[in-house]
Order: sequence, then C-alpha cells, then structure tokens
Amino acid sequence: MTKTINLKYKTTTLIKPIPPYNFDPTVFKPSHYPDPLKLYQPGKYWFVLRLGEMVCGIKLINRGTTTRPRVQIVIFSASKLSKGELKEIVNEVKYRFEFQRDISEFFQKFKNDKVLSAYLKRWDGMHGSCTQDLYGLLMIAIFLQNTVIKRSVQMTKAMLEKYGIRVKFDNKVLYYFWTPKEIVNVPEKELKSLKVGYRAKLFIKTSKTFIKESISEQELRKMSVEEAKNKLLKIYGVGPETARILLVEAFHHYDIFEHVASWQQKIYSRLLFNKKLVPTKKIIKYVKKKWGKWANLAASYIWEDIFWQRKQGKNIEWLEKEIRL
DNA sequence: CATCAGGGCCCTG
DNA sequence: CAGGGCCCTGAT
Repeated sequence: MTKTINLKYKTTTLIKPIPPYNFDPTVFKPSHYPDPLKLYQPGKYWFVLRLGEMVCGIKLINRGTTTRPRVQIVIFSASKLSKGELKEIVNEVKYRFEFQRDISEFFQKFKNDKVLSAYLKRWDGMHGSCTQDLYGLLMIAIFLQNTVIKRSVQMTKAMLEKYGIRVKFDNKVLYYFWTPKEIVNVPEKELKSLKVGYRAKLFIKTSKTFIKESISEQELRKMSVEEAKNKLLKIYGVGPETARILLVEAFHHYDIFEHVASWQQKIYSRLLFNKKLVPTKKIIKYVKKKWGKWANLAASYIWEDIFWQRKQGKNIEWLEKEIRL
C-alpha cells in the first residue's frame, strides 16, 4: 500500500472561461468508468494534478453560469507555491478543461440543426475535457483494452493502490498514477499478480517508450491531428481505438471521427438511427457529413446525454445491456 | 462443469 | 487484410 500524501497549503484563483462554458458536463463525463482518480459533485470537481515532481490536489468550483462563466481553482500543495509554479499549474488546468477555447462558432452553426439542436440546448456550452495527463490517460486506455468494464475498474483500483500515489486534500482521498520511471523496473510477474494479464507487458513497454523516446505531451499538443496520430500509433500497444481516445480526450481534437469500436457502434446505432446495428462505415459517414470539423464534439453531445440520463436514475434497458457495469 | 466474448493490439501468413 | 492468440472474469 502506498503512503498518503497530505496537502494542506491552499492557494485560490478565479478564472473567467470564454463563454459559452457549461461547467458540469464539461468537467464530468458520465460515460467514463468510475475510478478513484476524481470526484464529482454538481458544481464541484476534485482531482490530483501531477506535474513533473509536483503533486497538487485541485478543486474546481463553479462560480458562474454558462453565459457568464467563472471557475474558482483551489490548489492544495505540500508547501507554498512560487509564482512560476502557480502559473504552470493554472495553465495546465486551463488546457485540460478548455477554459480559454472559444467554441461559440459550433453553437452558431448548429443551433437549428434538426438532430443536434435539442442536445445543444440541454448541454449548451459543454466542452471536452481531460482530468489526466497523456500518460495517465494511456494507462486508462490500456485498462480498457479487450475486457469488460467491471474488470477495468478492478484492475485500475488494484494498480493504483499498489503503485499509484494516494493524495489527501480538502477531506478527500484520491489517487493518481505512478510515473513511467516508477513502473519500468517492476517485474512483469509482480504486475501480473494483480490480474492485469497481458497488460502487464504493455504497462512496462509503454512506460519505457515514454522515458526513452521522451514523448512530449507539449509537443504533441501543438501537432496536427494526423501528425499526432501517426506519432501515437508508433507506441507499442497503441492501436486505432487507443489513439482515438488520446487524440480526442487528451488533445481535444474535435474534428476526427474515424474509428467506432463495436460497443460504440451498438450505442450510436440506437442513438442516431434508432436501430440495433448499423455498419460503422455508415455511422462515420453520417456524423462526418453532418457535422464536419465538429464531428466529434457533436457526437459527444448525443453520446454523453444518454449517460447523463442513466446517471440521473433513468433505466435504459438496452444501454445497461451494452455497458455491463 | 466447460466454453467464450469482452470498451484491442500485435503478429503471422 | 484476415485470423489467431493473449490474461482473466463473469455470463451462459
């Protein structure tokens, strides 16, 4: 069991995101599987931010509205932060939650769209966001590979409890991932004892790649989708679905909609065509043609909507069957 | 009890 | 480019 890091030093800052910015559906994505990395309550969001050697606890608080957004960032740290550190942390949070990205064009363009308008009304101002850094999200993507959600949840918990960091702040206890360096020398056998199966090899191999090739998240952020995609696909263990997750979530590319996994296919078939199973090619063609460079953001409005309904207690039988939590 | 697919990916032929 | 194997688990 890892020891607990206690963060007591508090720094607060207020951000004015570019409107429209809808706090709740942006910070929290109900389609994601539950993990001990973050905590959401309406208007509030807690998570651990690991930046180089620095470990902070972050609490985001909604202090505004979609049209006049204000977000308070409370940073919990072990000691007083320098100005430079504070700036670095705030910039990172700004990027991950898209406080400064203007997507008003999207709403202008599709406010009268037959399919989309109802969703836009309901979730007006929702952005994409990513709680983890690239490495952390890659670990999650590996947990998702070739298994059912229940097992992903269980593997995530077991690995975090053994190799992750446990961080206490604001009376919450949350985890964050190990660093690549911390895991590369763990024997594969030891990882396997946590029942992660063949993924043990992937954790070690991808972590080695992160160290050796010094994969720079900052560099990848600046690249075009295609460039970033080619780079990511070179990582052993990263295929089309994992690349999609990373490009969309960690790098916020709204313009790609090229790969639909089979479980997603079933859900999109229902949501877009009200049918049991539509060929992925047809789904992709439909979404791209309708929403163009906003394809992924548009699809996410429809996608997350059904999971919000589920979270709010609505029993959607066909959905339960597909996700098997 | 056995069998098998599951929120992929790599390797082989 | 199709198909088998991979770890393990719970569903059937």
